Amino acid sequence: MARLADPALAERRRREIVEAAMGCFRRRGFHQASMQEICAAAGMSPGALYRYFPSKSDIILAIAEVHHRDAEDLIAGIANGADVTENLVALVRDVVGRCGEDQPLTADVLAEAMRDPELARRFSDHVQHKQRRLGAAIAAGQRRGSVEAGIDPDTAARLVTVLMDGLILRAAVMREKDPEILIAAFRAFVERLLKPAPKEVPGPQSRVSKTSKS
Amino acid sequence: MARLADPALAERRRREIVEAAMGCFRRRGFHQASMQEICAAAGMSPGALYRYFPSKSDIILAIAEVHHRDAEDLIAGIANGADVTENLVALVRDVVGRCGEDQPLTADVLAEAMRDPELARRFSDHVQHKQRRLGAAIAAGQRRGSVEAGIDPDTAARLVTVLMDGLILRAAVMREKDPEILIAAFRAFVERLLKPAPKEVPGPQSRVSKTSKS
DNA sequence: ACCTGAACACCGTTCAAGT
DNA sequence: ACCTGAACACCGTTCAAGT
Repeated sequence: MARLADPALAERRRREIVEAAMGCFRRRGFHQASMQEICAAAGMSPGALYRYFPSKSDIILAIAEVHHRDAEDLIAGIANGADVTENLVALVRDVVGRCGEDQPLTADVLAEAMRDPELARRFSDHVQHKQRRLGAAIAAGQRRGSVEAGIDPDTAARLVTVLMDGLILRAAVMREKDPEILIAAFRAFVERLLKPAPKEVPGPQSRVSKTSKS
Repeated sequence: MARLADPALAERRRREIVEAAMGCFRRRGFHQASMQEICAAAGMSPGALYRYFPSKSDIILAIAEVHHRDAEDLIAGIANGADVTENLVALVRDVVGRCGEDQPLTADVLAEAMRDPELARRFSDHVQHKQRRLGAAIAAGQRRGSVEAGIDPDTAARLVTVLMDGLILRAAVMREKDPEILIAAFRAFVERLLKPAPKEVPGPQSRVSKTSKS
């Protein structure tokens, strides 16, 4: 890659390319969209594009970064609000709602991450960051008494984020299905997990041993 | 595609090709692996291969079918066993355990399904089938009294399968992380969801117990 | 009928040549 | 410095020619 003299121009070109590529990838998929298409959409020649991105993979890497920044903004909103459960449900509804829009892109990013170690690392960092954010929000809720005190915030955050990702995946795969059923189930789960229980005596109950086999 | 005279030979060839392709795709990814590589691995020329599969996409379609059949066999095992929770945990541990093996393939299939309507339909059917199977197992558990009677089996099945998929996804993305933490959280969730509660006193539910293998 | 392998249109990427 | 666009090696797919 040649030397770039003007950082402002370089930044602008990179944004133009990412913008154009996101459109192409959304419509046609990462591997189906050709560099020629992206060049046409960005209004420049292959030679020009390759000055700013050394390969097609690097474009998807930049797209993943945009996605992750957006997602982290959303999660940050949760930490601020008072009712963690309602915020989570609203977030899930929002993401599930614009389903056909970014999920194909996310799936492409995920599939790429399976082979590209750099992308995998960033993905992993992003997930951990999300989890920590949510864990902090849950701990804050516990201090305020709006979240059940007896649970481990990190474990709860892990469960909730895993469930959220699974849910979004599911909604993406089954496009036309009614998403409200999924969202209701998610809400029920989060409420069950986080809702404070009346706190009499915390005697550790032994698990039910199953004795009956039919 | 030319006429195929001997169905037995055709079946054998298709199996050989799928076998070879699975190896290539696992190692290199769906779009990274070339048809030449697959041909070499299957020991035949491009022309021969294209007699049995009209395109590369059709090979991944066949692979998805194999995956789905395997997964349904595993789920069927759960319906037979007595302790639904333990069976689910064992299943998750098994899938998460051979993580780097098939997950990249699954991710490729998923990404393809985002563009390929036929693949999407099969994926969706498979998920629904899995869910119904698990719902039936949970309902059976309720009849035996080993599962909390107050929950809706279908909703519970939906939640558990969504969580399982999310978990497998997570384990695939964060390859080297300790999977037992995830599995323990999954177990805690399933126990909390399915465990029968004592009927008379609605006391606080016990927290997560660390280890108990029956 | 079954297979080979050169050929075709197109892909991601490069680089000599323009301004 | 920045860009163009032909060229390169290779891709998925086809098809005339062999057996």
